[in-house]
Amino acid sequence: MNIGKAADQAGLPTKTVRYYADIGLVLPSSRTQTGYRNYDISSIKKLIFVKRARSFDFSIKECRELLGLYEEKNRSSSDVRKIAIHHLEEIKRKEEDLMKLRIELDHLVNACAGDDRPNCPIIDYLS
Amino acid sequence: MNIGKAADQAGLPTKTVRYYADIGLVLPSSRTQTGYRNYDISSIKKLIFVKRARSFDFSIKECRELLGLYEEKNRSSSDVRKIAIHHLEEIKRKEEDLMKLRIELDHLVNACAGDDRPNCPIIDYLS
DNA sequence: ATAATCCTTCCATTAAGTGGAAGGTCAAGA
DNA sequence: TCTTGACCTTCCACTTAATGGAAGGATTAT
Repeated sequence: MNIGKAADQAGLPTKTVRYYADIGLVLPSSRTQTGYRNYDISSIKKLIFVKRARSFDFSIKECRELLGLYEEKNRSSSDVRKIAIHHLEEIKRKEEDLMKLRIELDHLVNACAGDDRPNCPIIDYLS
Repeated sequence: MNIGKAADQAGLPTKTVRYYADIGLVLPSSRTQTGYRNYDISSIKKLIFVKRARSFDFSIKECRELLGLYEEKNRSSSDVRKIAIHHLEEIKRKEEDLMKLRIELDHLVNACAGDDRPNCPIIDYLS
């Protein structure tokens, strides 16, 4: 399968699939004599796997590790879980940061009249 | 004041202050004959303003707009509020996305035994 | 045969800095 | 006065995870 079809199957932009090949994340199964990338079913499954993992905001580095475990049939589920927990902690941290930010910014926005006058608690707070 | 002192006063890395000068966000008030950047109190206040705005995750572009309003003494607070509300919406959106992610990933992590066996709901879900 | 649609590689750009190299400047001590 | 150390300068490269585009080769349809 050509890269365009493979990208369609995986639901990824062609550019992204090519990028994943460039960085060695998901290599095409082969190349034609004229240099076209070939993707077989196994490589397309990997693309889909990466797409899902990315949608969970796993970094490319983490995707690489997860993909390694995905392929390693005698893996330990604890290895997978370790990566997932680490990522979960990261997400929780970000979520908390955003919540604090949201609350504080919400206060400021509510305190601001938002009229024609220059007086502004938001500017004051940042000054 | 030299850039190092100014950076200290603002609580920013020197590199960052130089970067802000490079992109025209906060220019030094002058230069010495030998090319050293000079920061007066007004420019240091701007650095602090930007630092605070950045800590609210306002983008550099937004910081530029806010800084413009900060300096414009006959501004309308509604202009400031508009930027802040827009940013707030963005933060809310991100927060919701993260929450969904966190909940889903939490389920997966809980479903995974995390032992020596290869069977793993996390991998299964991504496959 | 030719046009349209693929595909290739390579380069630039995005955001917001950070790190480092090569070299100029300044203040203090011997 | 010389030198050493701590500043400062500019310029280039690197980070993340792609994305956009140019120039040109391959394939397919008419």
